Amino acid sequence: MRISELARAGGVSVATAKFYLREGLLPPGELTAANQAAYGPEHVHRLRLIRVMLEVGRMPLSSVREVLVALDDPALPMHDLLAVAHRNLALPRIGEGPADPAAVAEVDAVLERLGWRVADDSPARRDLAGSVAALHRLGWSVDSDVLEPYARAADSIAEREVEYVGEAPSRAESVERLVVGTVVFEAVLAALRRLAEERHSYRRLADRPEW
Amino acid sequence: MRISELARAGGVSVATAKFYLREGLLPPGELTAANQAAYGPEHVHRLRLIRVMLEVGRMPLSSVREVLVALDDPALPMHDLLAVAHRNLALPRIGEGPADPAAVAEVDAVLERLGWRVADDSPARRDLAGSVAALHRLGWSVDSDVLEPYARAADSIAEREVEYVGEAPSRAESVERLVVGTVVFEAVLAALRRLAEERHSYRRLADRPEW
DNA sequence: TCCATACGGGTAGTAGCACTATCCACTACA
DNA sequence: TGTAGTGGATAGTGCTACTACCCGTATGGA
Repeated sequence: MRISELARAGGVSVATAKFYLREGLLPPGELTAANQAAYGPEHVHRLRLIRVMLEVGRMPLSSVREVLVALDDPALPMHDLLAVAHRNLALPRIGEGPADPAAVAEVDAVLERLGWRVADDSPARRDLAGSVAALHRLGWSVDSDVLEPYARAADSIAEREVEYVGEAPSRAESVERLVVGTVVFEAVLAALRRLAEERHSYRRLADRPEW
Repeated sequence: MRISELARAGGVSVATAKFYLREGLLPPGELTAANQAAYGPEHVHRLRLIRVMLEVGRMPLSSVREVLVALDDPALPMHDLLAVAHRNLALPRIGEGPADPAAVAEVDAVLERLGWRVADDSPARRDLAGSVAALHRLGWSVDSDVLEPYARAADSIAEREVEYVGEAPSRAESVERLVVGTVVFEAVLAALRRLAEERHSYRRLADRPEW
């Protein structure tokens, strides 16, 4: 397979495939002549993985790179690798103001009440506090009663997912399951939530046509 | 309140506040002199709303503008307004390839099985099909059994949310509840899901230390 | 009254990101 | 034998969300 076929299979232009090769996101093909290289199915898969992280996950290229570099480093212990992956999958925060202590305390309280053990410096914890802080600034009160339904929904999903990652037969497959699972099922969940909102809006409209 | 105070309250630079004024995202303040204007608490609230859509929701400025323009148009019927809001809150898709018919059929089947009535051209539906298509390309099989737990979780959350939006006392408040609810609780849910993944990873690690 | 600072309004410039275009000598294939 | 495609390199592009600077004017403390 040459570069044009690789590009077509991955849904990108040849120029873009070259760009990824240059950046080291795609490993070089096997040279068959001074200016001819052969690419295999593993290149196609890698390319699609990159596109999923970029398009579905909306991850910056720099995060994609970090995940792939960790994945390609055979010396990295499994659990460090998963940590790198999970950290880079976090939404890149834009505004990094000083944390709102009330929001942080609120999040701590909820996690305490749920009995969830998570690291103090987890990016997701910071993100959650950031969202709660934004709600506070808009005058919304957010307490455990509001957050718990979300937490319960998230928990039932996450349990299934961690199970699935844990069952992977190989290191590479574990990481892929983690990355793909986190990134695309986040998008899946978001889309389903919007569809569900739409459906309940219709139901409501049917009940109260004047609204 | 003058512009520097407004900017501080909204967590942006004076230059940025001016930029939003120029763009019409913030209504002009009341002129008290040729080059002096007064801003009120409603300006602060509007500014924070803009920042939430941009930072938490990662919406493009153009979508933020569309939502705010619709909100400011008193002639727009309520349910059109909500439609504008919901449409613009959808994640802007990057790669817009030709839809994968198998993925579309899969999504149709799941929605059918769930009995959800949603518009055929709903952006969320398209997004979901796009995610499923990406999974297919990576060799993942996605069927109803996989999607249903996510759908169930999404449904229980959405019901609550639609109820809350419907109870809003005013038009402006309805839209704000919809926008903020959709945008920031999406982030909340994503963060909680990641925290839950972390917690279940820990639990698993405790059970199987060799992993 | 003086004057540093801030103001509003406008135009022009910038940083970062993810590509994209063009060039080159060379190769594969019809 | 010609024409389209190839690997490799360098330079440029388009977009977004700001940011910098300038101007003439107003404010508020010494």
